[in-house]
Amino acid sequence: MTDAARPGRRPGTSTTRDAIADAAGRQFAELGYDRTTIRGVAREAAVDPALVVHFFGSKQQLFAHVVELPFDPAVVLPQLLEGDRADVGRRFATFVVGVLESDGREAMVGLVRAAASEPAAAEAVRELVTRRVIGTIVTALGSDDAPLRASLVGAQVVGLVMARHVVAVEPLAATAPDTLIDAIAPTFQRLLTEPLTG
Amino acid sequence: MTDAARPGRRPGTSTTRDAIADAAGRQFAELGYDRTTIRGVAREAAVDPALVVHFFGSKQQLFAHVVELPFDPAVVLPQLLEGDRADVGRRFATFVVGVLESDGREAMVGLVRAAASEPAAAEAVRELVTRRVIGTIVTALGSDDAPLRASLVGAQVVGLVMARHVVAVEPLAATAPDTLIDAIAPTFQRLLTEPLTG
DNA sequence: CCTAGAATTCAACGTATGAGGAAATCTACA
DNA sequence: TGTAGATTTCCTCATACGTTGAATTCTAGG
Repeated sequence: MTDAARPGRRPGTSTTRDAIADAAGRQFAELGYDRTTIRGVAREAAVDPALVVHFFGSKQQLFAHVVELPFDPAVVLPQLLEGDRADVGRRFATFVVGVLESDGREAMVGLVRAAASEPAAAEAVRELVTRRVIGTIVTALGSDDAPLRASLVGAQVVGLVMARHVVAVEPLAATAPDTLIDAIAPTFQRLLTEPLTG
Repeated sequence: MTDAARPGRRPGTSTTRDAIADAAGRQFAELGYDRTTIRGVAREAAVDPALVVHFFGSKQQLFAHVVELPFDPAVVLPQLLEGDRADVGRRFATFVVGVLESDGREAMVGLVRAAASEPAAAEAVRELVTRRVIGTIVTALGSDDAPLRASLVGAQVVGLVMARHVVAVEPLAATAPDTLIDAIAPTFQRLLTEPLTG
């Protein structure tokens, strides 16, 4: 019984702040905004709840600090969009499905879940998507209707995340990645390169 | 001060049960599952919280009892799918956007919001979508890959709801219905009638 | 008219939450 | 070495929640 928690700073360099952020990231992703509690995050980080508040101020600020895309849009999107325009839809689809089949799924699901449950979280997500994702696509596309194209692409991705990983509607949830890529690539291709009206 | 609430049954025929269901519908739609409280529903229905429990048993049962699509899939979907196959994408898009521009928006947003926030709600929604929507489309389509087609259509619709009405990402949220219809009709057309791979 | 049961309220319980203040222990720099 | 500031805990407050049990008033059927 030497592990009784005692007040006061612990010996050594503190990595606690990061531990809290990590735990918060996992929990927001898994549980959404409402069901994630400061106390739960503190428990997972093996820390007193007051410390979470001490570092991040409030639950909302914690969320805002922890919301992140599992990739850097500024790096990834230009790479996807440059190159042969005839293949851009497939490249895009492959990337999206790839993220959802990897460690990135958690973060994506978390974003969507949180955006759906808490107004403040929705605003954080809107800001994130608008500035970093849509903005980047618009720059690369350059056309007049690029913002609409970009947001329709975003809607498609969000729909996938919801249907496949949040609601888990069958058979979509059980569809093989390659089949999925085949099925959605043309949509991205059209949204990114072909005329929108007609 | 004659309106003090007194215990005991009120005179006349009781419509309270419906009032509670209505209030619950509105609140689940507006707030999602977690942020909707039995107490809040009771307040809106001008009723004691215990009465909500008396009628519906628990919050989860209340939700399950109140979840509904703002249209009857068994009536609407066959109508949309029969007729000229060359136009089915546009008919579908027009219908979906129409629902989202009308009173049906509330219910759709509620379904999506709730599905994102509560596991039990997600299951209710999955059940609803699988059996009543996807099932109907599959019957009308008849092909082998109809289930996948139907769930991709569902994903597209959910993505629209999320992006346009829950997160409200611009410019999608501000796009005119007609422009939107033009933009998404080809996606539905392809998902419903054209080859999925290739 | 009587009574079984439905509708309705009140009060309460146990639990959880986000947050603040005060105290304790440590690090880091002068 | 001393001390300002950072890190950490404990205790507490005010709220809110879902749910239960008992009491009260009404309706409906015999």
